Amino acid sequence: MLIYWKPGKLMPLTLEDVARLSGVSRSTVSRVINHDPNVSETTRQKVQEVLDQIGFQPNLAAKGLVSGKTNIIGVVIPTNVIKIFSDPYFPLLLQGISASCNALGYFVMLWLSEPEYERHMITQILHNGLIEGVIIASVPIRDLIVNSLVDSHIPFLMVGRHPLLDVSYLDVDNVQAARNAVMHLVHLGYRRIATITGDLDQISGADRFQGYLNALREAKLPFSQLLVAEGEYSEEGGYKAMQRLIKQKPEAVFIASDMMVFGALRALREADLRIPEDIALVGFDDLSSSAITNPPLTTVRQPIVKMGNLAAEALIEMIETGSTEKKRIIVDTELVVRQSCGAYLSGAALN
Amino acid sequence: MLIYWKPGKLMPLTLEDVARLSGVSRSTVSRVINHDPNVSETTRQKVQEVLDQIGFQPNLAAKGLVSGKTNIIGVVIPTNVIKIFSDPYFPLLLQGISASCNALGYFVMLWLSEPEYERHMITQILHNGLIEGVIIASVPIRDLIVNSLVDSHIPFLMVGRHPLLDVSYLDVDNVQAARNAVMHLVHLGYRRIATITGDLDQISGADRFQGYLNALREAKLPFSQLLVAEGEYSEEGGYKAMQRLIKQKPEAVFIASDMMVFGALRALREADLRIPEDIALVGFDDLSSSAITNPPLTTVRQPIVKMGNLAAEALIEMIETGSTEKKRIIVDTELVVRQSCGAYLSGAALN
DNA sequence: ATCAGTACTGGGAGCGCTCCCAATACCACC
DNA sequence: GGTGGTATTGGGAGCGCTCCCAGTACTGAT
Repeated sequence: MLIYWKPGKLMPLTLEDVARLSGVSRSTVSRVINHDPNVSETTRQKVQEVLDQIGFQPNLAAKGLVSGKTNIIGVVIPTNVIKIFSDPYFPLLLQGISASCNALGYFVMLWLSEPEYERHMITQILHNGLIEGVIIASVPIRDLIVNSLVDSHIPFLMVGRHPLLDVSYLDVDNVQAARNAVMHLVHLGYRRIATITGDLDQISGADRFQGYLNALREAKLPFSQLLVAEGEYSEEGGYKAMQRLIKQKPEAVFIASDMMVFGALRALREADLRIPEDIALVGFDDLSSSAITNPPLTTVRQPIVKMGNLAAEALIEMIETGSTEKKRIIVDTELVVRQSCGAYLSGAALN
Repeated sequence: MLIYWKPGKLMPLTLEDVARLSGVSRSTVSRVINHDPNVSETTRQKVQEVLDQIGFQPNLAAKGLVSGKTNIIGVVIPTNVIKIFSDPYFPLLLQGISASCNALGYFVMLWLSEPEYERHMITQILHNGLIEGVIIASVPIRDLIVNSLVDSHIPFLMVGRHPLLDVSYLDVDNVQAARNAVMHLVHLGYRRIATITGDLDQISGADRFQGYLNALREAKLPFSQLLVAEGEYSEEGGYKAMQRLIKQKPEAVFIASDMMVFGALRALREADLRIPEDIALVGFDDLSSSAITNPPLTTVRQPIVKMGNLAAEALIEMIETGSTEKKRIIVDTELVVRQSCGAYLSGAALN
């Protein structure tokens, strides 16, 4: 891997060195590394042996400079969601992206962007010549970063659809999933159903709220603004939203993220209300802790790690095929029924 | 930033283009960009104007190739901790690292390494010519990745000390912090003090356990293996460990991470034990949720985001000064006393 | 033996930048 | 006007790689 060129000075090997060691030319070594079929089997083996023995790793900067292939993708999580970065959603998504990138030989460059650096950052990402594509998650609906991305002509994929622009994205059907969750409450007999929404500037927040509205309409239940509280996707937001909702005495609440449910549970515990007897809850995400709260949460499961995998794979495919066709990937969700919705209350306690 | 070179074909600008636009040479533009003082003020302004106007961004691959400066650091979180990546510790650390890198003009390349790719990954990190330095967090004590890092002569910094090798690191004084936490319990009058340890293959886990032992010795309390349960730093581990400990009827438990405390709380709730009346608890980390559990947690506060900041800043300083001197950065912790330790029980209820 | 065709190999050019050295401009002073 | 010094500028070389084109070696058919 490394040779001592001058005493004390460590020099990385180059293609030329490998060529010398294996008695062929720089070009042939390059061909072997890049699996060019135009190499005789004997030569290939000879070179491969040297390659393996010294653990040769080509210089990515040089490769990137000449060919544009750097195998680096950017992952951007913008400004305003940083504060809720402790929601396990982001680490899980990252984990999925990272795993697929490892498997496909790509590198991940991470930007947790902050307001003051955002403009500068975008420029750096798009034009430093290293990034081949970008995954961007949880963008606020009106964030201009998406427009920059579109203008740049760099392949990119949003995790979460964009309501206005024609871009590639991966998403769950939040409207339908939320509608199903609320209809589940309806079928259990609840009539006065409230909701704690996520950040309505996020398309996922808006979509889940729309799903709630759709279900009410479908069930011919009246809508009341008093039964809606914004929770901003944070534990604290969920806590405060539930405190407000308690006064309205809802029978059930659809909460747009499990993180907010944790906050809501805290508010309910403080108010000495029982779940699901006094108030039934349905969440969204199915985080690993959601199965072990008291009571266990009925919630919409999103396969977050899997979504990370798919996002990375889709982006890499876009990069490698050079396709400019816009991808729309919709991942299935599943309503996981546990105790918090009251489905397992003894007898037909409701209605 | 971009010009249309041929209809339909988007070409990034180069130094030469900027030179032409501002009527100077490539070299002079380079000097302006890199703040070389050997440029007349008039020329500097003229060039800077063009630079700003087109938002020029130099090609990092070219720069990296010739100068070795890429302003990219690697952040590695190895294999076995991935499964507990949902512990907010990692996102917070990442956030701190990312923020400082943004501020100092560095990029973060992220590796959440998995066993099957680990060897390959190390090679890539160390020898692709892009990474100028590495921050590595939560390495198991015996992980060979550290040895590879040492051999590579690339600047790197561990978050968490290494017990054997002479490397740069940033850490809290886990031994002392744990000792103080346990002594706090001792001073409150508890005698039968148990512990739930973290992963003992992590130096932090081992150190916190050592701190527990030190406190027992100092307080002349007997040590019993029955009062020790390994919790592996996960919620689930904390839950199971506490189930085991309950049978030993400890008066108080020192738990080596708040995440494990959450699991322990669940076990205690199921066993209908009151905190702190039946069992007092002290945790470690002070995650944001730790203040809002029921009861609020007494815990050792680590400034995790700050640690990320410091780690990035220290590594970047190592890179830029070329210093090979080993850094040892110890960050202060603080015992945050809330309800779970029983410090606020009415009267001198204990002892 | 000659030739075309195929399989493989070698080396020049050049990606966009920094580094270095040489060239030029400018200035003060004799 | 000439001289030497300093401030500023320009351009060649070359980082390590890929791409392309021009060899070279070998094959089988004429």
